[in-house]
Amino acid sequence: MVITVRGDTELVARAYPLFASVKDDFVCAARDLTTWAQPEAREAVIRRLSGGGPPPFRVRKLLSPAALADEDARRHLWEVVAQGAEVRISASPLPHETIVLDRSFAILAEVAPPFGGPREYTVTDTPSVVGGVRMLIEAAWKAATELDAYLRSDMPQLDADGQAVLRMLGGGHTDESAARQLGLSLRTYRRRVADLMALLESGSRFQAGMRAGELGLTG
Amino acid sequence: MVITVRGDTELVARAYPLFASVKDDFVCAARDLTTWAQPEAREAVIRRLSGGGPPPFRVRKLLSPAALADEDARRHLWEVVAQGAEVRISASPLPHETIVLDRSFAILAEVAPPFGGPREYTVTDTPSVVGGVRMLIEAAWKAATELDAYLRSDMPQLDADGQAVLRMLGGGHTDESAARQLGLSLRTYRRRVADLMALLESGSRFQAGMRAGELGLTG
DNA sequence: AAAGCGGTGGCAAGAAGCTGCCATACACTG
DNA sequence: CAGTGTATGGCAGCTTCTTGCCACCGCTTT
Repeated sequence: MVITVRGDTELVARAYPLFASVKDDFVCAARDLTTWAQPEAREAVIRRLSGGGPPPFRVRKLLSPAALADEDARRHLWEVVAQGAEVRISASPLPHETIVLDRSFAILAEVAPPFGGPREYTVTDTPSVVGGVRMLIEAAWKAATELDAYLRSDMPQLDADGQAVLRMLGGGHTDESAARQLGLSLRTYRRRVADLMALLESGSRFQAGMRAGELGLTG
Repeated sequence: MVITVRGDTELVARAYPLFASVKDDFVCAARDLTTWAQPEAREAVIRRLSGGGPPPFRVRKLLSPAALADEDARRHLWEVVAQGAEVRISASPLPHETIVLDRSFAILAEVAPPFGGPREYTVTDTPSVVGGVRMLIEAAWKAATELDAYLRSDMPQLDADGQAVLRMLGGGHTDESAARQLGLSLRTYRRRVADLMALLESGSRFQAGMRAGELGLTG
């Protein structure tokens, strides 16, 4: 069974019974929480969680760092967590929304259009698809960071410049070659390196590299 | 379009033209390389890679550590890499085989039965499915480890000296202070550092630090 | 004993990296 | 427009690192 629907309204109409039927596992991967702004669908899950006590099934949300962009989003996430859901942040952008219900159904969405036009969803119970998607979400989940750990770790997030510098440093280039490749003057490149080292609270390049490696900052 | 086939033979019959049509990206996630033992399908890709020169498109394989179990498998992997494919190892088990061709098609398999009976494959070009699966593979890919880094990570255990040097470097000391604390001459200390860098195949201290950090060598 | 070998340490020249100072450029503000 | 703040790039001098060369020591082999 594979069905394709356009727009959230139609999806809700089709998928509502599925949401209501979740027995032990609800997992979703998405860029942020702006989708599902229509409360109907989420309610089906939320309501079953808010009965107090431990949630009757496991709810997991895998999100990209973009989900933490504004204050509202963070507050919302904390509510979700307070209701018993697990939230992790993945380093990947996760532009497509993906949902797996138990081991029974998968819902895959197209990339959300910038101004919230209707998008296409595919709902399926094909075992190989559900299994494959579930497996991939598990893999991404395993590698992602718990929300509180993510927020607690003062993980220096690097802008594009910082990442480029990091890439050069990690590539073993001399400052001169790196600066040339980045189109910067030697002086400026070294300033960037110094900034990076300050960010990593390091007193030597080796130490900075070690920190970067430990933090998984591959650039 | 969503089709379901049973058994590798039928899959090959159906999917061969797809494999032959790959333009710029072939990515697959699987537990190991025992699947596709039937050479027909792989050949379609392999042959197009072995023409010498840079591969005409990107080939990526995301595998679980089980793929490195025996010597044959490792040798095979090195061949694949030599032919221009990228191979990464994920910490997750990846029981379902999953393949994405360009941004056009996705192939998802059921879990391989223990003794190689026929299994069910789903082939689709539905954009939301292909996009979603691709996104998830990208996420898992990003979090996985490069094959050579993974194999190198059984790093030759550093002896006490090496660990001490690493501790000094990681502590941000200058060579002079480090050598003094270790009771070594400056010359010898620097020799040790050079040895360590050679071991880490690094061309700069930063790079060495990064490798050390990635490999979790805290000294 | 003599020769060979691996590890050590001193020395020095050169490369690489670090940083203060200054001049310039551009955006923003009053 | 003048003033302020921020980012850039050149320059210079300093520190740190890198490496080759040589001498020495202790050990084993011949």
